[in-house]
Amino acid sequence: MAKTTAMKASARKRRADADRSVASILDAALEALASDPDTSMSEIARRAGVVRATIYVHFPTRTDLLDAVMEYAVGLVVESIRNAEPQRGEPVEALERVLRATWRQLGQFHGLLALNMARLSAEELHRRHRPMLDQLEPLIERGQKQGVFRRDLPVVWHLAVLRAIVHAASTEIRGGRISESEAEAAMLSTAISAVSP
Amino acid sequence: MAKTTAMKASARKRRADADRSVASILDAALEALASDPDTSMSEIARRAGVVRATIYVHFPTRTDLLDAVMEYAVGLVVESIRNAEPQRGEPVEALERVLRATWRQLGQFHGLLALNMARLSAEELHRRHRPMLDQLEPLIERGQKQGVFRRDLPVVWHLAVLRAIVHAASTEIRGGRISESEAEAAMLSTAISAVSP
DNA sequence: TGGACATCAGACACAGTTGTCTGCTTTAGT
DNA sequence: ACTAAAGCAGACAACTGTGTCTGATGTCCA
Repeated sequence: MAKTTAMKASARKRRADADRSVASILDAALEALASDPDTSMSEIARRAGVVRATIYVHFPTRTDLLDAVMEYAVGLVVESIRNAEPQRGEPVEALERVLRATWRQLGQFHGLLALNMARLSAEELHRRHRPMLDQLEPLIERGQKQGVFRRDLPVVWHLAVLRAIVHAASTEIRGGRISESEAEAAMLSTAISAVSP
Repeated sequence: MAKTTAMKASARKRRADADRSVASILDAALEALASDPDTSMSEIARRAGVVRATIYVHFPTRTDLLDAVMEYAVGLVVESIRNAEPQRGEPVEALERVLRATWRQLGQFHGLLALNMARLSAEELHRRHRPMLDQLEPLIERGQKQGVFRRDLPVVWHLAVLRAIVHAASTEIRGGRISESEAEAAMLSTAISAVSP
């Protein structure tokens, strides 16, 4: 799965150098767009060490590339969440563990978020963030069942708040208003009291 | 004060029809950019009922217009906060009152926020949001002195969290995941528990 | 009412970006 | 080793948006 571009049932498998190109392009695009959402195809090609036309071989239009980059970024975050094992242990501790493991990464994608906020509708944006939320939903529900997370607010709201608080932390850091360790402590502490009854 | 474009000490005052044009342009630009951050000068001119060249008479470049629109939007919010009298009464009640009075308005500027996140550095963005924060800071400090708001976290963090939670509420509404009244209740309740000790 | 200010209508140059295409060279798979 | 796939180099057309300028017309203000 996850062939990104095509998925023809037939044919021989894609050649290895093509895979490498696609990987370079996605990496370069992610890095570039994360800091400047308006990065051009030329600049992305330059960073990826390929010629511009090569990008178009794998991604027919700029939009296709942006979509693929977003899917890629979401995938990275999903993996981080998985590695933090949200299903293990006390809900409060598990939530702390997951947040601690992912908030910096989320912050790095700042430009990408701005880009997608600008080009996608709220529904569409949420739909594509779904894989990340799917990782967290069971944790929130588990916490609610055990009574350690508020039951008077919907799961979807809890998720939105957590996302917002994490985002706030990285914004404050980027603005140089608080240190990284201060931010982490504040973020965790606020997140917990936001979901606790 | 607030001449937006020029501030020459000399000269006669700007003509009345020019004032009207500037006002139309700012209104049109605000409305347009709030929903689509990439709106062109032509489209803004069309909406404002002026010709494109007229915009350039008052705003030399697109960037100048964007800056002016942002200042305008911030001014509107500042006024809303003022009208909600953050200095009056119990800090918790005052905070509720202010949030209730401003969160919808903040949500309307969604596209504008995306735009400014994309074009400005975190520092610059914060600097321009300053006037809004200045309205709220005394309230937070007052709450902390009275012990009804957490004292173990910096004021700047509380402000960031409140902003983030308000933003989350309007995002959830725009995505159609919760109703407006649900959102208001959830937002208030979460905001209070986030700042409370 | 006179003259400065402002808008309109339209054209213009210019820069940047996207997407396509060609011919040629390199690389990978069987 | 042969062949197909992939990449390179560079050029190209098309489009869009910005910013400028002109001359004519309309509007304010003193």
